[in-house]
Order: sequence, then structure tokens, then C-alpha cells
Amino acid sequence: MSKKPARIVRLDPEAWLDAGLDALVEHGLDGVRVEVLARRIGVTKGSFYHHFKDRPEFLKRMVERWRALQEGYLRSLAESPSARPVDRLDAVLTFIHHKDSRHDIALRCWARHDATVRRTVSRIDQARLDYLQGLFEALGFQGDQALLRSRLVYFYQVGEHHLAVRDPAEQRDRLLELRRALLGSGW
Amino acid sequence: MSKKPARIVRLDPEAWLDAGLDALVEHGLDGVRVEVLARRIGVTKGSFYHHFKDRPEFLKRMVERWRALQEGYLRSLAESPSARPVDRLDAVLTFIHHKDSRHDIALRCWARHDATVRRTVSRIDQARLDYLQGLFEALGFQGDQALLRSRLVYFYQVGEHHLAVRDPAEQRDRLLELRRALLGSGW
DNA sequence: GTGTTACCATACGGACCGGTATGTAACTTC
DNA sequence: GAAGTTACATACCGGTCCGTATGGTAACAC
Repeated sequence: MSKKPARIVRLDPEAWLDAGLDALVEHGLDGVRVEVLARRIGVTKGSFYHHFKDRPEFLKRMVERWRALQEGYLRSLAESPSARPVDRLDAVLTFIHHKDSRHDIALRCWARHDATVRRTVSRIDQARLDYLQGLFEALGFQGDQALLRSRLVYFYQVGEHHLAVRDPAEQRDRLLELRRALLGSGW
Repeated sequence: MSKKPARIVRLDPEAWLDAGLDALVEHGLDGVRVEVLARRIGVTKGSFYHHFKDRPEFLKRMVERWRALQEGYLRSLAESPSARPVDRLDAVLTFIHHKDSRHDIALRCWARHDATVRRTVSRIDQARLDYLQGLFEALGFQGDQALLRSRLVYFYQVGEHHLAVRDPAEQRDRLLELRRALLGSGW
């Protein structure tokens, strides 16, 4: 009698963090609740409080996990072998064109009401913008011209995702080409 | 004894709705709680449930209030007396350059987790984009060219606010001029 | 097999919140 | 000035959630 379920899977903290990030994407910070996540994973709170001190620490580590991922992406782009600036810009455009930004958006919305999250997201945003601006400067644009173009590229992507634009694939590719032509040309 | 506070102000539903929108901006949907708003205003829940059926109805009316405001802005722009397309575009750029977008952003984040809010925000976004695209078409740009330029204008504004960009005033004005030149010119 | 550790379940207290029921003060209307 | 209405207060219930305390079990060490 009294059959204990005899847990099969043993969780590590990363499983909790990933579940937390997914819940953040789907339901916002309001969905990142200890007991809710536990039900979602199929365990109880006991597991959570074994792996984490409390909810604030868990949230901190969620942000940290996202930050580490994004810095990795950026590094891998910066270390891309192509030397010609025009090819590097092309690689960036293609990358962010296909990047999964669900976490970015969720974090940005969260950042609006949490100062530490805001600092982290701002640093990532700034790093991306700086990299883009550097590319445009390498292409010959100076000062405000490079700054403006980097923002037009980045903000277009941000807007596309925040507004959940759903273009047909061909149109999306066409618009990317037009952007490339408009922003890459002198005038 | 037993001095009742003798309420001085009598509230109307709009006072509640405005408090709700402010709380939404400051703390997100999580801050739009009946008892929290009541404390904020200085009354109790009794007042809330006198003016509104329940929380869902209140949230609906918040969205409706925002939508009515935005449609009003858009109409007043569309009815602007200036006939020359270039002046109309100029008026739009100046308007959104100075527009207070705190509610826009808060609604857009909320929309990510609520289908009806999402529909409303999408309709407003689309109406604005359509208007911008019409202006660029009146300036001579056709099809994708007009579409792209309308998005570059709108998404720049969206990005600027979602990323909480804080440029010095002169730089912000310079960048606006550069955008005008880049997007308004043929190429 | 006995001790140890890692992982999780269960039970409980306290807090907060949505919604309802009911009371009450102030103002209108006649 | 009595009756009705408007606007809000108060008290309470049920539910959810965080955090803690404690106990249980499987896996590995030795």
C-alpha cells in the first residue's frame, strides 16, 4: 500500500530555469510562480526550494541565464571569420532575421518594472547596437549616420517582434533586401 | 466618537480607469488589483464594486478608454488642414516625436498575454501604419517601398520607447532630421 | 547493511486578493 | 422631513501563493 510515485526523472536547476523562462514568455512574470511551475513540471515545491533559496534568487538566475546566452551569440558573431564589413553586416542581418526573440521581448516587458532586469537588458541592447554601429562605421558612415542606421536596423527587428508582425516569407525577404539597399547605400 | 472620515471626494468611473492605467504603466497588470487601486485612491473596494461589475469588466473598459483616445489622435491627424503630403508627414513625425507613449508600451506588453487586448492594440498599430504608408505613397513611393518606410518610421518610435532611449534633446532632433532625409528621399 | 547525501513530498502558517453581503452616511426629491 | 438613491465602508469566505519545517526514498559510499 501507499505507493509512492517513485520519481523517474531527477531535475537539475537548469530544468527549473528553462521552465521559468518559458512561463515568462507565455504568461509573463505572473506565470513564474513556484507552485505553478511545479505543477507544470510535474513535481512539488519541495524540489524548487531544494535547488533555490527563494523566488527572488530564482528570478535573478533566470535573467543571468538569458544574459549569458545573448552574450554568447554576440561573441560568436563578432568572431565571425569574414573580414569584409559588408559581409559581416550581412551575417548580422541574416542572424537577427532568423533569431528567436521570444525571450528578448518577455525580458524587455519585465524590465519595465524591475530595475536590475532593466540594467541587464539595456546592457545587451547597447552591446548589440554598438556592434551594429561599428559595422556601419566600417562601411564608411560616420557619427550620427552610423548611429541612426544601427538603430533603424535594430528597432525594426524589435518592432517586428513586439507587434507580432506576420508577413509571408517572400515579403519578409523582400523587405529585408530593401532595408539592406536603403541603409547600406550612401544616399 | 467613532469619527467616520466623512468622504470629501466622490469618484466617477473615469477616476478608477485612469488610476488603473497609471498602475498598469508603473507596475504592469499585476499592479491593477482592486484593493491596491483602492488604497492608492484612498477608498475601499466598496467603491470599485459599485462602479464596476468585476475586475474583468474593469480591464475591458481600460482598454476601451485607451483605444478611444488613440483613435481620436489619429482622426485629428488625418483631418489636419495641410494638403501637401510632405507637410502631413512632417506633422505626423513631429506628433509621434512628442507623443507620450507610456500607455502604448504598457498595453503592448499586456497584449502579449491577452487575446482581446492584442486585437485592440493590433488594430491601432495597423491604423497608424496604414496612415503612414498612405503618406509615403502620396509622396511617390509605391508598394513595398512605402510599406518599408512606414515601418521604419513607426518601429523606430516603438523601439525608442521600449528600450527607454534617453538621448539629449539636440541629438534626438538631429536624428529626426536625418531620418526625415533618409526616408523621404528617393534614394 | 549502514551511513550519507541528493532529491522530492506533505503539511502548515501567514499574507494577499477577488467577490459578496450588508450596513451606513450624504445627498436628492418631493 | 420621509423616502429613495448614490457612493462608499466593513466584514467575511474561498482561493492562491510564498516560505518553512519535517519527513520519506532512492542512489551511492564504504
